[in-house]
Amino acid sequence: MRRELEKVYAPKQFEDRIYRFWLEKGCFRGVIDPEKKPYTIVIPPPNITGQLHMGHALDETLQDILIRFKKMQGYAALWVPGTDHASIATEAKIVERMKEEGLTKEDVGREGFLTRAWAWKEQYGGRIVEQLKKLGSACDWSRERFTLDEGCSKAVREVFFRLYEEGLIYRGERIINWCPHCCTSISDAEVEYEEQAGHFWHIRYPLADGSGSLELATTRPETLLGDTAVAVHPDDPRYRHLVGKTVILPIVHREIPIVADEYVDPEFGTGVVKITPAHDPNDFEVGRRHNLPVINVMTDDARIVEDYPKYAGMDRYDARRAIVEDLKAEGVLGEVEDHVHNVGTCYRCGTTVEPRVSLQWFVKMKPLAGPAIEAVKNGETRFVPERFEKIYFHWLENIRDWCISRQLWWGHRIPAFYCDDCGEMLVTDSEAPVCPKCGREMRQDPDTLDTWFSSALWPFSTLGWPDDTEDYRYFYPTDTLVTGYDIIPFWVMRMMFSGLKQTGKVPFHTVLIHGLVRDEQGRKMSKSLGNGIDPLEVIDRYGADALRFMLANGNSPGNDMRYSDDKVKAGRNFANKLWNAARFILMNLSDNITEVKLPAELRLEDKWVLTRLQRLIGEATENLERYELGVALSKITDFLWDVFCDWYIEVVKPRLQEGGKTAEDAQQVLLTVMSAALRLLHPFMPFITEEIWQAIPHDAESIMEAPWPEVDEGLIFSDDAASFEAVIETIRGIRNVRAEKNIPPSRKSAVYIETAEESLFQQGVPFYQRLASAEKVLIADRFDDLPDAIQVVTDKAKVYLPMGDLIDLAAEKERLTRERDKVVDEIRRLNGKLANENFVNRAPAAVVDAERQKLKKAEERLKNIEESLAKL
RNA sequence: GGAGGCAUAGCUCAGCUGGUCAGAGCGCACGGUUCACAUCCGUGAGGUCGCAGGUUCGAGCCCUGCUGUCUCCACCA
Repeated sequence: MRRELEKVYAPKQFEDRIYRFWLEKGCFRGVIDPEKKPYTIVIPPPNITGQLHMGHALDETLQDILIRFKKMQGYAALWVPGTDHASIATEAKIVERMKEEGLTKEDVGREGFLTRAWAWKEQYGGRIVEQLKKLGSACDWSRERFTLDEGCSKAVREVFFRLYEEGLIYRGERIINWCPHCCTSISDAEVEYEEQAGHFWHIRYPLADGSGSLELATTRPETLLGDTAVAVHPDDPRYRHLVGKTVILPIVHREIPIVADEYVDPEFGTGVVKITPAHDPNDFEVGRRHNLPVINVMTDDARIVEDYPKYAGMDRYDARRAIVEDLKAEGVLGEVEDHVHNVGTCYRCGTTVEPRVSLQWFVKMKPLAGPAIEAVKNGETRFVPERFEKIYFHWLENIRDWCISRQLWWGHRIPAFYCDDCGEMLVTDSEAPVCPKCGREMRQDPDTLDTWFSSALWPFSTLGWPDDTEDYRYFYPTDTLVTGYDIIPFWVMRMMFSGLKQTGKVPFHTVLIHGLVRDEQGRKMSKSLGNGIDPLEVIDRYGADALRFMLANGNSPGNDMRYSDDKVKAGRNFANKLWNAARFILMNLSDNITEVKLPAELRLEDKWVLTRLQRLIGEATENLERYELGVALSKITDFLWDVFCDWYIEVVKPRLQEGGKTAEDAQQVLLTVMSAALRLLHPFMPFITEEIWQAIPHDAESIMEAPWPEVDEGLIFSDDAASFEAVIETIRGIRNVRAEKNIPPSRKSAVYIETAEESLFQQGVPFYQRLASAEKVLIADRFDDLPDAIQVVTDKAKVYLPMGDLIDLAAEKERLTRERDKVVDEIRRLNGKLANENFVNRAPAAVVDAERQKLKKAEERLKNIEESLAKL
C-alpha cells in the first residue's frame, strides 16, 4: 500500500495523522522480548502545572531520537512517560485559585483541598502530555505514570520505611530554609541566591559589668531579638580577655555570654559576631557547640512572635526599621554602611528565605552519598559530557542532610503517627494505628514529602518496584537519562543514591546532559522577560520535524544553544528538499518496481553513491552511539542534500529519461539509497520520513519497524567511487571557470578532455553535457591542433573549452600560472613533510600514505598544468 | 572565595580519542525560465581557530599563564 505525496510539503497535513497511525499500531509499546536487549529511558516527568517550553522540546527530542534509533537497531525499546505532582508549584496554583473565590486552605480543609487538587490535575495534568505528542514523542503511553499514583506512592512509603528502619530517615530540630510565602520548609537545593543591596548596621552591645561595650555589625538587626550570645575568635587579642563575660542585649536587655569560636573571622568587621541560633545556619552551629539556647522570634509567615509585644505581628522588614529606630534611641547604633550581599530566595516564589529552626524530617545523606559517588567514579554510570561529573561529585561530597518534610498538603503524606497522650511516635503503613503504649488513636503527621523524594524513585517506581514485576526485571536498570545540567543536584544525584540503595543497581548507565535553549539574543527564556518561544507555535508554522531538526542539529551535549527562527527554517527547507526528492523518485518510478532491490548491474555513479551511503551508515551509527546526535544529523543531511540530490539525482536524470532497463536500474538505486537514508534520518525527523516511507515501496508497514541500516561491505567500491569523484572534480572545474567568466549556461561549448584514462572519462560524457554545459565531448590521450581554449586542469586530465571570442590568452596564461604556483607551493610543503624522518617514522602509516597520495596527485596536476601552459 | 563552560568566516555555531580541521547554515556577491524543489540550482569572497608561552615529527584540538564573557557552588556575620 503506497500513499501519494502531495505536491507541496505541508507537515500539518500529515503529522497528526501519522502520530495516530503509530499509536493505533502500537509502535511505541515496549515489549518484553527475551531475544532482545532492552533499552529503557524514563522521561524526566514534567510538572502537571507546566506548559511545554523549549527546554522540554529539546529534552524530549533527544530522548525520542535515542529511543527510535535503538528500536530500529533491534532493541526492545521502552520510553516511560509520566508527570510530576510538583507539590509546591501545584499547591500554590490551587491556593491562588481559591483566593479568587475568597477561600483559604483552612476554609476548605485538607480533604476539600485535595479534592480540588485532584480535580485540577484531571483538568490540566494532561495538557502537557498532549503537547509532548505534537513533538512526535515515541512514549509508551500505556505505561504512563504519575508521581502521586498508587504505585509511586507505594514505592515512596516503602522507601520511607526502609530508610527509617535503618536510621537513615530521622526527625529532628534543625535549622532549615523556610519560605514564608509558601509556608513550608525547602531543601538547600531549592534556595537560589541573588544579590541584594542592604546595609551593615553597627551596634554596640554594652558589657554587663559596665566596663564598656562590644561593637559588632549585622545585616539583619531584627534577629537581635533572638540573640543568645556574641562570639569572638579565641585568639583575638582584642577580645580574649572578655570571653566568659556577658553583655546586655540592647532593646531586649537580656544578659548573654561572650563565647569564643573559630567560626569568627577576626579580620572581618569588628571581629565580633552576634549569635542568633534560631535564624542563621552558622549561628545555629555555634549555638550547638556552646549549648546556647535557641530563641525563635518569627512566625510561619515571618512576623515577630508575641513574646516581643512592641514588634509582635510586624513582618521582618517592618520590624527591622522599628528596631533600628529603637537602637538609635537607645544610643547604641553606630555607623550604617551600604552593603551588597547575597540573599537566599525560594526557587518557586522568589521570597527571601528565612533560616529557621524547626522540627522536620531528614534523610541522612553521608551513608547514601558514598555509593553514589563510587558508582560514577568506577564508571558504572557515566556522564556525557564527562565534565558534569564534577558538579555531581561536588554536590555529593559537600552534602548535608536532606530536609524532606514539607508543610504542604499536596503530596505524599508522611507515614508517621503521634500519640498526643504519651508522645509515642510510630512509622507505619497502617492508616489509623493506635498507640502501642496507651492504646489511643494516633494522629498522622500533617506534612508531606518533598516532591523530589518521589522523583528520586522514578526509574524503578515506574517499572513496578517494590513489586518484583516483569517490567522491573526486564527493563531495569534503565539505560540513558536525558536531562539539563540545572537538574543534576535536584534529581540525577537523588535517583543515583536511591537506585543504589533500594535496588542495588545504578538506575541508568549514562546521563546525557544538555544545556538551555536561549532566545535569539542569548538570553534565558523566562516568563518575566516574555521572551519565551512556544514550541507549539513553531510546530504550527514549520512542523515538528523542522523544530526537531533545529534542536538536534549542531547541538553538542551540555552546551547551551540559541533558538532561532532561521535555524528552524533551515530544517523546514531540508524537509522540503527531501520531500521533493521523494516526489521525483516516485514520478519516475515504473509500475513494475514494487520492492527495494539493487539491479544486477551497477554503473559508476551507482557504485559511487552506494559507497558514500555505506560510509554514511558507518559514521552516523557511530556518532549516534556516542551521543553525538548533532554530528550524526548533519552528516545525514549533507548526504541527502549534496550527495544524493545535487549529484546522484542530477547525474541519473538522463538515464531515467532514456527509459527501459537503464532507467529501471537507476530507479532501483534511487530507491535503495532513499530507503536507507530515510531510516537513518527517521529518529531525527520521524514524521516526514514515515510519510515518505509509506509512499515508496517498503516492506515494514511503519518505518519505525524497519531495521536500522548496516554497512554492507559488498557495496563499497573504493576505486570506482574515486573514479567518479574525478568526474565530479572535472565538472566542478568546468563550472568554476565558466562562472568566473560569467558565461551563461545557455552558451554551450565543446569539451575536449585530454587524459590517460580515457575510459574513466568516457563514462562521464552524459554528465558533462548535462551538468557542465557541454555540447559535444571529445576524449583522447592527446589532441593536436586544438583551437585556443579555456583550460581546466586536474590531476587526471586537461580539459579544453574552445570558446572563440571569450578567450583571452593572456588571462588564461595568468590564471594557469597562478594555479601552478599554488601547486608548486603545495608540493614543496608535502616534500618537506615527507623528508622529515621523524614524521615518516613516527606518524601512523595511514597518515604518511595519505600525504604521499596528496603529493602524487599534486605532481600529476603540476605536470598537466605545465603541459597546458606550454601550449599557450 | 571555589569550580566549570565559552572565545573558530559578518551572524549562529560544528569540529570525536592531536595527523584532509580550517567546516556548516544563514547573510553577502555574481550567474541561473534545466520538465523534484526559488522552502531551489551553480559559482565565489570572508578566518594567522582570543593573546603569550610550552609539549609534539605534527595543535582550534594537550599543558601553563593572561584577557574577555557566561554559568554553577560557597556565603564574611
